Amino acid sequence: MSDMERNIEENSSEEKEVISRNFIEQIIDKDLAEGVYDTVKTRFPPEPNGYLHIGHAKSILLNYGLAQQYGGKFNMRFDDTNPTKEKVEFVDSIKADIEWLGADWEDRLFFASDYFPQMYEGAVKLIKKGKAYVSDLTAEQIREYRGTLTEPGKEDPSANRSVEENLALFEDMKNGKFADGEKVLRAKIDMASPNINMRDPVIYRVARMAHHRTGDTWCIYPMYDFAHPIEDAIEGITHSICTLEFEDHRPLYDWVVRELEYPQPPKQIEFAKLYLTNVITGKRYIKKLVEEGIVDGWDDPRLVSIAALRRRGFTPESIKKFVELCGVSKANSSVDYAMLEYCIREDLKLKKPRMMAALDPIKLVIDNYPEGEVEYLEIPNNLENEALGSRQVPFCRELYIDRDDFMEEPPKKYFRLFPGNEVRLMSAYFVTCTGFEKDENGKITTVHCTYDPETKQGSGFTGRKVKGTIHWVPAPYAVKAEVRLYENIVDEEKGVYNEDGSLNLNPNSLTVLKECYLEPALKDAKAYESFQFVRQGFFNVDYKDSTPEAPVFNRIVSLKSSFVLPK
RNA sequence: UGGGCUAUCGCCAAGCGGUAAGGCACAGGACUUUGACUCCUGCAUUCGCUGGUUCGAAUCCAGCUAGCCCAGCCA
Repeated sequence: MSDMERNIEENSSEEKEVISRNFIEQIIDKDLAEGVYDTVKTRFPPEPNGYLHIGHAKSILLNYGLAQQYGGKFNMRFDDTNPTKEKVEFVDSIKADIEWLGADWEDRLFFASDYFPQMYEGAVKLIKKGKAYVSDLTAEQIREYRGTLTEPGKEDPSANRSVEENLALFEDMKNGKFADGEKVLRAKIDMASPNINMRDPVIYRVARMAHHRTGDTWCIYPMYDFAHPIEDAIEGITHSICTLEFEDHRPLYDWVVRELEYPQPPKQIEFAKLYLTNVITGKRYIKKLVEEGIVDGWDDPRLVSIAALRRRGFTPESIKKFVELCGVSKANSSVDYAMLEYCIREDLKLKKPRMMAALDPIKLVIDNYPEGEVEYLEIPNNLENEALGSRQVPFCRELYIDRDDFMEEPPKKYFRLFPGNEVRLMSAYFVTCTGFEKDENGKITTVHCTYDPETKQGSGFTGRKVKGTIHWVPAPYAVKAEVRLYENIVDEEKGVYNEDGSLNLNPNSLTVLKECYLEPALKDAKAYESFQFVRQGFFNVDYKDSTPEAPVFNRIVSLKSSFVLPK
């Protein structure tokens, strides 16, 4: 091998990314290679019975991503087969959330309820094949006849009705001749199956209730196990991706598409749900928190509904990145919340202006700076991204700094402001602490200092260095704002649940700072607009509570910090 | 105690018989007008356990163990 060849080989192997495909991609690759399917069609099929959360985002982005990646199609479909639980309110919020996430279903928005006629025909076909029968058993009897996990079930007394009788009875069901629960249609499979789902599952029930889309057209509704494979088959879905708890249903899914003789049956694939540490996703718990006023609705920034994440300031990009980082597998797992924080910092880092804000302000007076004088300093919005431009920030005698940045008696390695110490006021001047004032309670109110005019930013001053750089806000121009800091609503280390099963809430999940001072450029920030507050984190304008007169900012995530105040 | 599934670093996760990728977290160090960012460095002699097959096993076989799911006319 010549040197050149060796170089080429080294370069190419260097550049060759190690692409590891998840198990679903491997299945799809194989299906495509073997000609099982010649295209990829996926779907996201939520029931409109609640709000979407971060876990759903994984499924949405997985399905959408796969369709994109393989040049296929992604369908949006509401699995609205049970009118007792569904509301239009939820179809609207779900659509909005998915759009926000960026999963584009183009013109393919479907409703399972649109397929009710085909499903009815499917049921008739099953009856005609002798594969379904109308049962007289009550719900309780059906449960008894089903057997248990360890004992087989017993044959339904109605199992051997004639096709004609079943047909007539099923039509009667459809025509409203029976009360809710009086009759059901059952698939005739195997009452002794070790898989309970195969013990003559109910596939149609009577429910006299107006459906949010079909109204009173139907009084019988198909069950999930019967409806879902039909929905997938009608839409030409190739890979029907769902979560692990449906693994046991796959034989039934396959049974339905086989008995109904769909030419290119879809394939169900199950993956593990996404769980996140230190969050609450259970509907019952969130409902309770909302009712008790502990959280401010389903989009409280401490929650992880898509709406809450959006309100808090997470971006679709950060969630996409997060989901990709988590990966896809069949192992139940719980992803560290720190991973989500990493993703949002990563996304915002270069995109957002870096501003100054004193969240717990104390006054800093520069005694040798002329009273009444103001100079405007041009400060770049993001040193790592010039495209973000710069802004003018007034500098004057009285400023606000953060309480954390001054200590009367500093411990070792504290290199912020303390009597006698010199620090840099970010983008401005070096300043030396000369004294401080306390109120009657011993609380620091004002810090005094002198500045060195020679050290102005951009002056090229190299005479000496300082170890600390602190941020500041010009007092007369400061924008007063409320800032809300969040911590996880529960702490897994301390246990998510109490002994009585209630949530062990983190009492510090919300901190409201009423008197924060922001630099003037933040005055006109609009709802959802986000910024880095230098040294503190990323913040956005709360769309619900913020007003131009009384702005409210949410902390999206803090910056990492290796600084710990020694005790 | 029936059936289904899963087990690789603190947390995710590659690996598919040829001798343990990567990310997050963490710990050191360099740089620094954010104690941030960035950049280096470190971080599984071992893959739930025990045997077996093989020149060679996280990968194959057998037997255990642990966890999750299933007995809605919910999805």
